Amino acid sequence: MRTTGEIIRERREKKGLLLRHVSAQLDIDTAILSKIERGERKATREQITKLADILELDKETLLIHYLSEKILYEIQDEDLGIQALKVAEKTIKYGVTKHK
Amino acid sequence: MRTTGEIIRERREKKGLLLRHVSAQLDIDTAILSKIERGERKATREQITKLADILELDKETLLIHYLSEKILYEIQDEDLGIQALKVAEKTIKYGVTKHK
DNA sequence: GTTACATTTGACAAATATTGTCAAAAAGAA
DNA sequence: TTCTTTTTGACAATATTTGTCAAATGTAAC
Repeated sequence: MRTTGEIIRERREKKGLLLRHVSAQLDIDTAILSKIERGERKATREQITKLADILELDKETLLIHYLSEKILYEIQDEDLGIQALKVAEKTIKYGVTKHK
Repeated sequence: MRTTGEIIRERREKKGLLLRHVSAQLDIDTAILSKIERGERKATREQITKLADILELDKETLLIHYLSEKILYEIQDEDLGIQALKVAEKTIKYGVTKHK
């Protein structure tokens, strides 16, 4: 699975844009965008949607990548992570279709 | 699905323990434990394992509840939450059995 | 209804984590 | 080299989390 950062960098380079160009539009330093692309920092949700606009990437796809990384970050190193994910999934499905 | 807080409160009351007793063992104010039990605050991971010990609850089960709530907290209000969960699950399964 | 405790509430403080800047170092391409 | 881009790491600003405390509320016995 390609990481969110990889998707962003790939696309930025394909469009011939420099960190300088894109980070200016995001209103942050190039250092942060560099780190986001290499997975050293997490982007904010707002940055992700802006990046989708700037780089003409499908917003939903990018958001799904981003959110799933956020989820995985929460359960990193947890032996019970997979089971927690399954419980979360059941809970959300139950809540969405029924009740609450 | 019963919440983590509900499980804790139920068990504490069944054992005839007061907030005062349990919060002292956790080294926090009763106010926080009260909030945790009612879902107004999240516990820390350490508090969860201590609570399992104090209340003689199955540690794994309680942790799974706790982690799944943490996950759901991250994607609350997100339309793409379910899809993100599925991607996360696939990623973790892939990583656990193969690669990396 | 008053006393004695248990729990809850909310304002605030402390601690921790996140998000950012900046300047210097490293990497690339003439 | 020189010019430009990217990366690195120390640090600052900000936001979030975690906690205390005191007062308010709830509960039960008397």
